Amino acid sequence: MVQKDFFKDVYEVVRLIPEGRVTSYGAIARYLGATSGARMVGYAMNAAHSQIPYVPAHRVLNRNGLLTGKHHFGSENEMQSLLEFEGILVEKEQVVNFKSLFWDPNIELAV
DNA sequence: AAGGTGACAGTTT
DNA sequence: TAAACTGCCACCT
Repeated sequence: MVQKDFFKDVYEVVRLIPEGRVTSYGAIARYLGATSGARMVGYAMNAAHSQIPYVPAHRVLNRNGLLTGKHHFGSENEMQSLLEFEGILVEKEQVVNFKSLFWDPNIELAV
């Protein structure tokens, strides 16, 4: 399945996210060439929990910096706790200073 | 087999 | 400026 490679690549990129940094689904999708596949990235995250290598899905947020996927974690607080543990402040389901913490694979991993 | 859903994003009103 | 609509593509019922 080709999609699986896509999923695997998504996980790989997510694991490359440094601690204390966050990124968006769209950024990953674009990095993989699936500009319009942001939703696919989110869907891929759905299976992230089944991945053997830990996938810091909590570092992946939407374009607005909102913890949209918190509900998919064990507990809604879990995602926020993980982020705060890494030094990322979360307020009202949104990452504080998201713009500065934003980690764009297209830039960081580019060339 | 067909229709609906969704861890998003960009554009338009 | 904020809210709403549409586009996208894979998965589920």
